[in-house]
Amino acid sequence: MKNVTIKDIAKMCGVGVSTVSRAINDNPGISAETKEHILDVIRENNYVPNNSARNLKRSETETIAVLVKGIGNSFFSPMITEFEKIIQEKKYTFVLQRVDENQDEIDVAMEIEKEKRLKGIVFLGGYFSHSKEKLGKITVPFVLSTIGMTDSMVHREFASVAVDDEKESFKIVDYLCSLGHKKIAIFAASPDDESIGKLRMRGYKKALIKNGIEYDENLVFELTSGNERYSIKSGYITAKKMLKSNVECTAIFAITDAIAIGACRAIWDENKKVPEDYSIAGFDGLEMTKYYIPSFTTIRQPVEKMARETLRMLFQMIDSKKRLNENVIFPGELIIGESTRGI
Amino acid sequence: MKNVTIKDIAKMCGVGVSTVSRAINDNPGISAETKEHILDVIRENNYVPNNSARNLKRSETETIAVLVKGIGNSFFSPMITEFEKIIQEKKYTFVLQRVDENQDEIDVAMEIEKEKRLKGIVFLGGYFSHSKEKLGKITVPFVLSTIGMTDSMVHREFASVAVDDEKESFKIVDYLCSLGHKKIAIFAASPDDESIGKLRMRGYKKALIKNGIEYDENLVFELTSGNERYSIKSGYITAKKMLKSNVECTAIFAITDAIAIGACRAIWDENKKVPEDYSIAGFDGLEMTKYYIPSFTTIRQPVEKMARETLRMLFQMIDSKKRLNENVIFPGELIIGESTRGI
DNA sequence: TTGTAGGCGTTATCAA
DNA sequence: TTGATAACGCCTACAA
Repeated sequence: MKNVTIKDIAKMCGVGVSTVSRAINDNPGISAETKEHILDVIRENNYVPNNSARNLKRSETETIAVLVKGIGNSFFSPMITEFEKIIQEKKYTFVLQRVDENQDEIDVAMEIEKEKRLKGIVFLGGYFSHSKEKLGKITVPFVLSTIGMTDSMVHREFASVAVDDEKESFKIVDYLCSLGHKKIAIFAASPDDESIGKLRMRGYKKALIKNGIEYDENLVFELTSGNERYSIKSGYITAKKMLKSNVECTAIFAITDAIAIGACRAIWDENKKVPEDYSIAGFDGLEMTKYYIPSFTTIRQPVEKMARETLRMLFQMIDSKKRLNENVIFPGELIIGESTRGI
Repeated sequence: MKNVTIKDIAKMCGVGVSTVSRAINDNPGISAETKEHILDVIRENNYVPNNSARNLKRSETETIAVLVKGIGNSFFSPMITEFEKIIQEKKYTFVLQRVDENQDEIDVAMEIEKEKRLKGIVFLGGYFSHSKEKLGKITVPFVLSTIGMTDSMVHREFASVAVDDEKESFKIVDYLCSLGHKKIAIFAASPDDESIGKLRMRGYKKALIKNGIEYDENLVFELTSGNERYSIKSGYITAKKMLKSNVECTAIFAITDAIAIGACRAIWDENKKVPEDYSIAGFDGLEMTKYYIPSFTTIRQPVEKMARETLRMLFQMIDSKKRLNENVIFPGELIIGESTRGI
């Protein structure tokens, strides 16, 4: 069965293609009568306009794409929901585009930008290590949202929204210190990890210094490598490793909530308790952390607010047709849960 | 800055467009020399072929789309991961397409089918209540995966993969009975919910009957309505409601793991314990349920296997160019966790 | 080995 | 109010 096209419909209705086009797109200059007839025929024949052809022809469409690296990450879920809501309110079309772990997000962006005639792009998550030059190849407005950036790669000339990973992890480790903990382990990414892993590690170190605690390499536990390094399982494995090592410590800073959850379970499985034997602090503020038993002490990233701000900036750029180079930093919220205690 | 097209590149290189096309697509019939030169020029000018134009021209592409309703649902994450892996192994392109809560998945399918010249479609999740007629409008092979279907809507003429929701929930409720529970509450969707909610409720009733327990409406707690009805929060709220109601019961069947988690926390917050005061059973087998404290008794759906089978069927249809009307039902695995106990 | 030209399915312009 | 027709950017016979 051949795909039915606008031409077929035109023929069947005994009209020209442009008339059919008018009917489809609610364009003026067509009598109600013919329009209705055409629409009927369209329905009968299951005609669906081909978007590729449309996009090809149209010079601009009101659509915004959100590119996500690691779409399974539940941290992004509420952000995506918020993005969708706002974009739809603005009568724009929302396109969610997954980016493969081994794909370059900028390449994907350039492709989809042309394909869909985008008005704007949001880069969500991932660890941006792209040169300004490469980012500059993107011709529509875009915002980097929730993307960990070390100073060396802060993109002052590009719009971005994030929390200060270093400062926030400083905050939570400092909190652990204030509870009297001196031996604080950290579950962190490998040293060559150029992203949030690095930043959160830095905050950890700074907090130790501020509290007069010496940095001890034996308290640094490296997560499993690979894409799953920030997962629950990774936390579980790492905690087991720690427990086997017999290193003495009273608190653990897991650089991600998921890791914290895995760690908590591992500790439980070894007949130890949180927070009695180990205090655990996470990072991100996943919804889950409120419901876990014990609930977690963590840094909650204001995801909805961040999503809103991301789009505010993006739409401002779209409307004003000007580049923006704001780097908006949101404060994280220290949530005190049941997973930590004073000693 | 005008978008650079294949023509521009051709002009810049002093060659024809077909030569450029050959260079881009690794087509034969082009000297290594010119090819290299062209590729250089392309790189210098950030030329990216327009996919809309490509799709328009191509009559077929090796791509498969997975349509997901409720993409935030972590139940789908491992399935999607598996889909991606297999599709890439087959050298196909994988497209993940979100379907809005208020969007009709078949409409979306028909659009994207034309737009991308798909080879096949996977419908993932959601609650299919579409007429055979409407499904028949889709012209490429497709498989319904993990889609709850009551008998009235079993699509015998379409390929599908799922667990038997009714049977599996029977299994787990029967297990609760075998532990000695007589008063088993269920946290279920509203009675008009035409999907897994209904099916899992049926299994619950059957298990009661088998065990000579009378069905008691007072033990049925309706979840919050709306899209979030199967969420953690919904479980939390419903459990609170139950606890306030002072209804007597010793076990709870939450029709979803997420609901079970919320319920567990609510019980904890009311100074009761799981499983001492209430046994709780979930459904789905989310990764989380292994790490929660207590770990959950649940029905694990073999998500990876189901994903593989889904694609096996799909590729078989693609390769043989024949419709398939297998309805493959996978058994769920009763996982016995710490959230239930005998009385 | 390379170039020209036609067409993929739309939309938009211009006449009628 | 309508209908031809020229793009949109690319691929692919077919010709050279």
